Amino acid sequence: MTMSNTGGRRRPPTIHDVARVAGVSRGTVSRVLNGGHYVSPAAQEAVNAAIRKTGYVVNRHARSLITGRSDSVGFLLTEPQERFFEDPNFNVLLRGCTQALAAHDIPLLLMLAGTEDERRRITRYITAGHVDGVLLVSSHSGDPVAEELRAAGVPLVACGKPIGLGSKVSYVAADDRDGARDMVRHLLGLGRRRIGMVTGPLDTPGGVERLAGYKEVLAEAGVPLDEDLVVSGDYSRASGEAGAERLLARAPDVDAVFVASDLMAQGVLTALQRAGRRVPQDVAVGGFDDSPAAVAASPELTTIRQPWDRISAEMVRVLLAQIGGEDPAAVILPTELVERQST
Amino acid sequence: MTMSNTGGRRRPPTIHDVARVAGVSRGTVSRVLNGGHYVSPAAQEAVNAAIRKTGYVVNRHARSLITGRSDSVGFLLTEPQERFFEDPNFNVLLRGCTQALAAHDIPLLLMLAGTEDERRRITRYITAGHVDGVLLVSSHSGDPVAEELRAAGVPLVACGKPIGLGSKVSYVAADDRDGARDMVRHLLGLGRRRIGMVTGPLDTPGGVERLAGYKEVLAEAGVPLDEDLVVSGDYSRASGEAGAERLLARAPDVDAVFVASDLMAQGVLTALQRAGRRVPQDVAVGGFDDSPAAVAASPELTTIRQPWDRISAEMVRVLLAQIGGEDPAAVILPTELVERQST
DNA sequence: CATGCTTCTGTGAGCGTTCACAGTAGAGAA
DNA sequence: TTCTCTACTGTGAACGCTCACAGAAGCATG
Repeated sequence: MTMSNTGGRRRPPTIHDVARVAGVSRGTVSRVLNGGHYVSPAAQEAVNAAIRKTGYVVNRHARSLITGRSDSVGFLLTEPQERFFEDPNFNVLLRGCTQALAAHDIPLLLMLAGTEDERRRITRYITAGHVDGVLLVSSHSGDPVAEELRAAGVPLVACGKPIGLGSKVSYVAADDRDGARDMVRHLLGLGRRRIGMVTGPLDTPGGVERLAGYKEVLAEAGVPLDEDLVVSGDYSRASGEAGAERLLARAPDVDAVFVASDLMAQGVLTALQRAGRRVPQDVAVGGFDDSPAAVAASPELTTIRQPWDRISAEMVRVLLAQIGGEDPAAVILPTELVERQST
Repeated sequence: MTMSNTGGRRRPPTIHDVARVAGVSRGTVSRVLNGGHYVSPAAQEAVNAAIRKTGYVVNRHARSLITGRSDSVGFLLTEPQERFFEDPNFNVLLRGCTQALAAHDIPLLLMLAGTEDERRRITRYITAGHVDGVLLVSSHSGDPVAEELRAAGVPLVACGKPIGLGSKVSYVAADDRDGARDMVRHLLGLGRRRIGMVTGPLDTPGGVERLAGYKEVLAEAGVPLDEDLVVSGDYSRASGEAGAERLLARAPDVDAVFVASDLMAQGVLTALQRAGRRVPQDVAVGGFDDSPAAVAASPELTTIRQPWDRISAEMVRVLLAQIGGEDPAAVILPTELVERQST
């Protein structure tokens, strides 16, 4: 009995080897591997022992070839990538999805569709069946990749409500509108009445919903809406800074600002401090996201926490269900107000 | 001729279909697919036309089953994950690797080894041959996963010089020592003589090398080394802030600080400003990384740019070469001083 | 005209699995 | 006993591809 292990890799054990060692047939080993129905306890035991002894690991390629499944899913980012790579929430999402999938022993393939070429390649790859489903990050409207995948019948779960795709695509999103409501109520509760807002991009559902929540609560509180108090941004830090400057110019009596993202809120803080306003004494500032930027800011930001860990877990759950044949589903998760120093 | 496309996905075309349409044999189609040697121009053309017509995409599982290759690589993060998920450079690296691999039509599998369970699962997955090679991010010493993979003969390229593994593992790293030298020379060139340093963790080669470069240049300039001027951090923002406070307490006459990361440098700026020191007039601050944090800081940081785009490209190049049978290699890439407002 | 060489093409086998089917053994019912 | 049913097991075929090999055709050389 020689253990030749000099240099290169040894040929890994196959299901045949396991069957031989366990004294059963391939079929029985396969049955043990796939749930173990209709196998005697004795055989079950023998097979498991043989697997341990041989160090057998199933060859996924061979399995996929016959089952037609790949037992892997794609994580697809079609968003302008700079925005996301700058946003730490993206990392939380990516990590959450990876780990949730790992629990099911499903690898995650990272796919970035930047150029037109990449889009084509990735679309081909996916529709050819090389992944069983796709986790999609793409909030901007009319995404051609998403539409193609949906049309091809590929199981798909979007992060955030996608615009323009029918109700046939699943998504998981935080309750943006309710989060916005909570924040504005909080600012009202502090006695502020001249509450400004820096919105997100209004071609995204998140941007629209947060603005809607803001308006709703003002209306409900009987505070008249002043359009001068609303400026729009694009979630970037720079746009927050610029937005705050416009806001101060148009409505110098502003006493609170609800900002649709923490990154923008950082910019707002910078602009306010440069203009000599104290936060929170003169102007209270509320962010959105509870990103690391929120605690990095000074003063630390009061913000709305999006449950990113739950979002990723739900995305994976819904995707796997859909791969298993269930219908598309929409999941809305509650947000949470996190009070810090800026209000 | 019916195009039945009602509901579910159609069975995708196989190499047989292409062969039939092109009027050649499977073998010829396969040859066209794999480089096209020993095929007549006429056959070549016919096959390509048939591929376009049928929309054929190779079934990677079937191919892998016979070639033994998976044509995919893993991107493995074994580092304490918080540190990296907080660092935007990680995203640049991940994106760069993904894109460089995409150019070779190789998917990237994201693997996060946090818990002991995950480590075992991932090690099994990799050593079972489900990926052809691994891009490793793990700078901390004595990583058991890395050692296991190396021992199993899995092609491996580390980001940054790994500690404790022999010379048998490839790596790509920025020239930390030379970058540190550049920065300290720059500070000396500004006339500063009481130059402090906040180091990175000294169980990482990066941390060690940057400190070494600092000492070298001081020695070379005849400035005596004052141990009071050297404090250590862990690359986090908080540790930069704490480090600067210690530094100010021990050496109030400090007139410049070389900080081993931009994130820490942000903390240093905060601490200096709180202590009433003006940057750069009273104390010049130099960072390392040229991360987004560098331009986000105020004043904007002078820093050492690590060529992350080139690092990722080189990691992929070296890994593919190694998968192709070449020997492990070490690649050191030059850094670049980026002057901004903080010096 | 035979021989060898080069260039190209088709064919069978096999990669490691799963799946459908056939078959066996044992228990209980007629 | 004989039949039926259940619980389990083994076997061949197939998944779609690549590889090795055999052979054909064309052309130059002896």
